[in-house]
Amino acid sequence: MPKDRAPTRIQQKNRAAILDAALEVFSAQGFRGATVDQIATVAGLSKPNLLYYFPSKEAIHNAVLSQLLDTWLDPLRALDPAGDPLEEILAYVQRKLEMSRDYPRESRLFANEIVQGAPRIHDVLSTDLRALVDEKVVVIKAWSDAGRIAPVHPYHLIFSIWSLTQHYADFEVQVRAVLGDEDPFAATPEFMETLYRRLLAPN
Amino acid sequence: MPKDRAPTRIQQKNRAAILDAALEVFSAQGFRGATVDQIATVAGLSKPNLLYYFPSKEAIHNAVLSQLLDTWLDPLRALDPAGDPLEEILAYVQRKLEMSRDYPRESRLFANEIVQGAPRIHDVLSTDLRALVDEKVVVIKAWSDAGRIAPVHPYHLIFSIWSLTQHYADFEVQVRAVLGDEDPFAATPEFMETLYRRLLAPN
DNA sequence: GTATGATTTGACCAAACGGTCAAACGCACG
DNA sequence: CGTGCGTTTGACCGTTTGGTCAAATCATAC
Repeated sequence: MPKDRAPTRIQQKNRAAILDAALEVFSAQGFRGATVDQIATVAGLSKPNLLYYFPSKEAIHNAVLSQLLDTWLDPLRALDPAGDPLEEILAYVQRKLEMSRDYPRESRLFANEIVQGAPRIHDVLSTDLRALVDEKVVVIKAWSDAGRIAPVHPYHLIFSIWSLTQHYADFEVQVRAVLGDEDPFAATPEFMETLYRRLLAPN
Repeated sequence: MPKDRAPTRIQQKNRAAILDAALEVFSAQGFRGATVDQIATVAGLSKPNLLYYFPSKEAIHNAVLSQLLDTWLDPLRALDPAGDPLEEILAYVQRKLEMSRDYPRESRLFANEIVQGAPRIHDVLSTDLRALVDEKVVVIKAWSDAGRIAPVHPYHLIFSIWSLTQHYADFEVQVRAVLGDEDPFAATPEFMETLYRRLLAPN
């Protein structure tokens, strides 16, 4: 490993290639299912060369995961307490749906990790994630109490958004197997909007 | 391996113990993450002894999976075209929710398999599962066309039921991390009923 | 151009893994 | 109570895997 000076161009390029390859392989095979050789091959490097940039398989996994965690929660962070309640929630749903469509590997990486008990990110879930959700739950509850959206359990509302949107990335093969040729994302945005409009419309 | 006579009591007991142990380990670690030794230990057997009952790790996995596939689709099969539309769908949702609560290992086993591309059950998905869904979609569309439930995309309705209910099993650690001490299944049935009543109520 | 540090690699290692096998053990039945 | 078949296991094998290392190669600054 080089000194901790400013990274060279080669370092930048190779580290980026490794992280992308790791995302590809880990999301498709899970942590234990992935091999360092696979990641190295996808990244266009030899195995010892890859291990020159990251000290271990677990270090690569950690790097991919922590790089992702931030951006993954951005759509929820953007929920604006000052905005129109229904439109804010609908916009959040659409943002999450776009992420499932445009970044399915990232979604599946998390899915793999969480289905298997989140051994490596459990801490982040019960601290950062929980704090963020708690914060937004207060906002939603205020909207609900004020009658600006229909009364609804705010935690389960958020869970429903996560599960509905990520389903199209995490269970993509199943969705495709059932839909056949039809594009899984063709009718989905409209379905989501209908669902949440009917669920949340005041009165 | 013994002859293909009627299985002895020892065979029955050990095969059942192996299948249960395999469900435990595969659902928590995935196929590649699980080891034959782990399964043997959980089943209370030695590794060679386990391999006396099943020829390979993959054979165990297949056995667990195919034993499960049938019962897993029972809730959808039970959707009765002659019943009251809204009540039928609500009952289906509750059945699926009960399965997530009572058989989370089974749910996570499928989740693991499908997230990783369903390499071992892809055929069943695009034949048996697809046929069953197609059949029920016709029923739902008829209800919808007759105005007995609100108009809704029937495929996405079914996907939504799958994802919402299985979320509480597959992503249990995340749900628990966010909810803290609160029982994940306490408010869930009511949330589901509210959601689908508002989505599907006619007019 | 050459010295210096960054980068790359072939060869290698120890542990873990799926699976085999012959021998030992145990249980039921005559 | 002994014989035969079902059952169990310790020892073992070949392969895969994560990781190491010394030597070779490359890039760059002087």
